[in-house]
Amino acid sequence: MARNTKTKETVSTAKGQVEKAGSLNEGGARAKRAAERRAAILHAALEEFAASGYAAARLDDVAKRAGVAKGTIYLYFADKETLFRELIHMELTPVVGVLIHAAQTDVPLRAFTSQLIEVFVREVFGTRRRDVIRLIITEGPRFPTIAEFYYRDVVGPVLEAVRGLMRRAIERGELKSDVLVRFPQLIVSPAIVAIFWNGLFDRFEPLDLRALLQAHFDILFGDGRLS
Amino acid sequence: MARNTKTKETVSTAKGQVEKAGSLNEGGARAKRAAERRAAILHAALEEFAASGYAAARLDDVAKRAGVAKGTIYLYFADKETLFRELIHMELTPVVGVLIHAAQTDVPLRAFTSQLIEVFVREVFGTRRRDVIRLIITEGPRFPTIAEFYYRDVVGPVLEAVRGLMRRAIERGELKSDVLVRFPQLIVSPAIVAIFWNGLFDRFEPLDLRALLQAHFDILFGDGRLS
Amino acid sequence: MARNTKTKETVSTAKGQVEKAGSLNEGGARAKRAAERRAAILHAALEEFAASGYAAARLDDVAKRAGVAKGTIYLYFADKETLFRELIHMELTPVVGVLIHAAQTDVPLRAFTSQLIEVFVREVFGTRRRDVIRLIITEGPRFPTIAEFYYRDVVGPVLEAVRGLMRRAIERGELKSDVLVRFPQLIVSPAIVAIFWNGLFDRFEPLDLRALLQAHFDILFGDGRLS
Amino acid sequence: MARNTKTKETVSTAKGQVEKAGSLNEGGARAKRAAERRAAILHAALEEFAASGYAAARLDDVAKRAGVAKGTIYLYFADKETLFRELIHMELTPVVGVLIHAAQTDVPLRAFTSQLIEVFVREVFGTRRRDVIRLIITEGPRFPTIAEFYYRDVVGPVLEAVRGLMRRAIERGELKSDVLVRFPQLIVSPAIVAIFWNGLFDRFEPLDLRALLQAHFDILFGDGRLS
DNA sequence: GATGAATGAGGGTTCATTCAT
DNA sequence: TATGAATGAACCCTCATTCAT
Repeated sequence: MARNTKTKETVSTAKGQVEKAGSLNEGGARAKRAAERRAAILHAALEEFAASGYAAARLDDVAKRAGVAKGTIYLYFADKETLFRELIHMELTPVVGVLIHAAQTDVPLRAFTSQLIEVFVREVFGTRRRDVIRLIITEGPRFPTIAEFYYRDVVGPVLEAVRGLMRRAIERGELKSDVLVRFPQLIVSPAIVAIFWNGLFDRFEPLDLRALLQAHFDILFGDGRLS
Repeated sequence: MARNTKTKETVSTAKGQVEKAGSLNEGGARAKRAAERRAAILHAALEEFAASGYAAARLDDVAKRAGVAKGTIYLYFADKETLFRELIHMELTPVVGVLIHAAQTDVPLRAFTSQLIEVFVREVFGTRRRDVIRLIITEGPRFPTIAEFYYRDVVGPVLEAVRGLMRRAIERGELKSDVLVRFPQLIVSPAIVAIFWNGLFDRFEPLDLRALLQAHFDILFGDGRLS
Repeated sequence: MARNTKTKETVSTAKGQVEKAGSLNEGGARAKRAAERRAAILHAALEEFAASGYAAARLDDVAKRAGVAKGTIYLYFADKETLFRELIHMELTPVVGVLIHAAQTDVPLRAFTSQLIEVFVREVFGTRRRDVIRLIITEGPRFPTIAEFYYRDVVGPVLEAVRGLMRRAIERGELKSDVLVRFPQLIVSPAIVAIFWNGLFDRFEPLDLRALLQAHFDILFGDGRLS
Repeated sequence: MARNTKTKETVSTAKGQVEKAGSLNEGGARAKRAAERRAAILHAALEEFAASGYAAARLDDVAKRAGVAKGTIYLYFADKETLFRELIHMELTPVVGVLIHAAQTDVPLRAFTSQLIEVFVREVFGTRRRDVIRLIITEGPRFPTIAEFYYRDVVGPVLEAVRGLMRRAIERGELKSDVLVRFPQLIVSPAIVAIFWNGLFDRFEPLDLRALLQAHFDILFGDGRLS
């Protein structure tokens, strides 16, 4: 935060997406180029923020990595904080729909989970989304609007969808307890922990993510009991 | 990080704890006062680091909060990074022994867990230790030696002790599967998630920590099955 | 010195002198402006260093005197020490060639000296070079590379050239003794002393530099004997 | 100078030399101890100032080297600048009388010089006095009162004595020219240069001080001519 | 007197942000 | 629109000086 204590809360409308009416062709080309630059900056910013944290990341490095001049960043984003917030937005918005849609399935849980693991490993863990999640969790407390947006638009809806999933599983007789309706966090916590384990302890004790999640879902939805 | 890239790794011997032989009374009083100051600075530092993160925390604020002048910090700690590292050390070292000792119990798991929950809620969640854990997880990737220390001296030994606990539970016939020996992370992940939930989403959806953990242990060690 | 103990020894390539290919006019204008700024900073730095000494000179004052912001200095020089070293380099490099070339003359010594006096008075004593020399001598012991550079690239070559001059004078029969070949320092020491006298005692007892040097060379090369 | 811009000009009366009337014996012991401490501090200060220059020298190091606490320095000297000024005083005052007395000799110059060389080498060059002279010359411009004291009480009288020496040599017929009466600086400049050469270039090209001075006096007072 | 912990002004350096080109 | 030089507010750290013990 340092000198950004004022917390500008409005998310600036993505400048590069507003197409000024120009000559048709050139306008299109410009808009395209602008969108590419925007994307390049966001991409670079994610890597820098993920590597150094929000406060220690330098816009100089973001610019360098994005292949633009430092000033150019300010053509697309009002300031460092806005860049950060838009970054989170951009990365998460498309995912939410998919997640919720996925949670509306009526497939038996045990068939569903193996697919879920695969999707998580491929679409989250192996991608920039893992960094986004880490950033939200680590920087969230200093960015109230991010936490709020994240809860309202992501965590809340997803948990609700998961609760629906659990409820339907109960109705189908697949689950006997409503504990996962009350604490859907229990379903995802190993995934969260795995995300952090990775950057901290993997070099000391690697974690087999797929096996971990499989074991976890076996415990939750498996037919054998632990005890 | 900024100018702290060089990573000075030695943990300075706690100045305030070394009592130079002086006149008995005065020497003791001085040493006591020094220890108090040291503690006040560490305390203040924890709060500032927890609130702002390492990079954004200002030693000026630490000093103000500790009720000392800025320069005084440097009488006790070589620099910002050393202050941070000693903070982590100091808070964790005494806990580890307790945890490992606790894990050597031979009490039935279900009797043990309720006690475990209580200890965690009171001795970790309700204390500065929660902030320390959060700091390690959020800043650890930028402080390799902290991550290393934390793994070698805390996480590793504790997980090992937990594995032992699980093995003995299996031998006693309390557990049928060795999955928790292979993935002891599964036992603690809800607690980790709860720590982060607290700072991020509690104002939107409060989490009943005790109930969450109880539900979690019920799933792991309870006699009823979820499915 | 304080925190500059590490002695970064590389002399950064003069930023303002590297012209990136740009549009011809603008590129030239930019480069010119940069070179001017660089020069202004070096100029201001020399005055501040000369007035206060390296350690006590404040970059704040250098910036103010140069008419730039404090941060601007760091666009042109890596740090205070580098600024200092480049200052020395810049001022001396062009002079050496001239000196050595001058020493290769075959003019009779007595005709040469009057010219030498004039050049020294005008080109050294009356200019910033006097301050540079003073700085090298006063700060040199704390900046080993400056002393080394100064010896290798300035003092050594110049003394060698002077020795050559003396040798040729001996061959021509102008000098009978080789004492000035063995101790060329004797030729320049009054000039050195005059440089320091100036800043210290001139207000109490002004020194007529020209007359001093003339008297000195009369003693060395004159046909009358003192005793 | 840094924060010592105010230039306190009064030389504090040496505190340790003022004997407070106490019990006779103890008072004497105390006074002696005090004088020793004062001397130790001055000694240490000279070494630190000589090594780092006035501005960069740290009183902490002076105290450490003197074997006293930092605060103790302030019992004997008002502040850093006073310490520095008293240092210069103390070292020079005793020398001046000797020099002037020596210059009142009526011995033939050539017999005198060999003795002079010996004294300079032993009593100045090989001692802390060399550092004092270097300090005066390098720091003098920033300490007007030091330069003034040095001129009034040392340089001026000594030069005057030297002039007298030269005049008498002329009267005795040993010297034909009055050039050394007009420019007595010419007599000492090689010694000054040798002092600086030592710290700067000795590792590249050692200078045989005795031989240098002998050659110098041979030129000035020898019976052979250079040309 | 002597100590050395404590102070806090100040300096070097960084970096988000601006603006002339 | 894009650039990157320039700005200057902060921040970490140092060190002369003070003061309670």
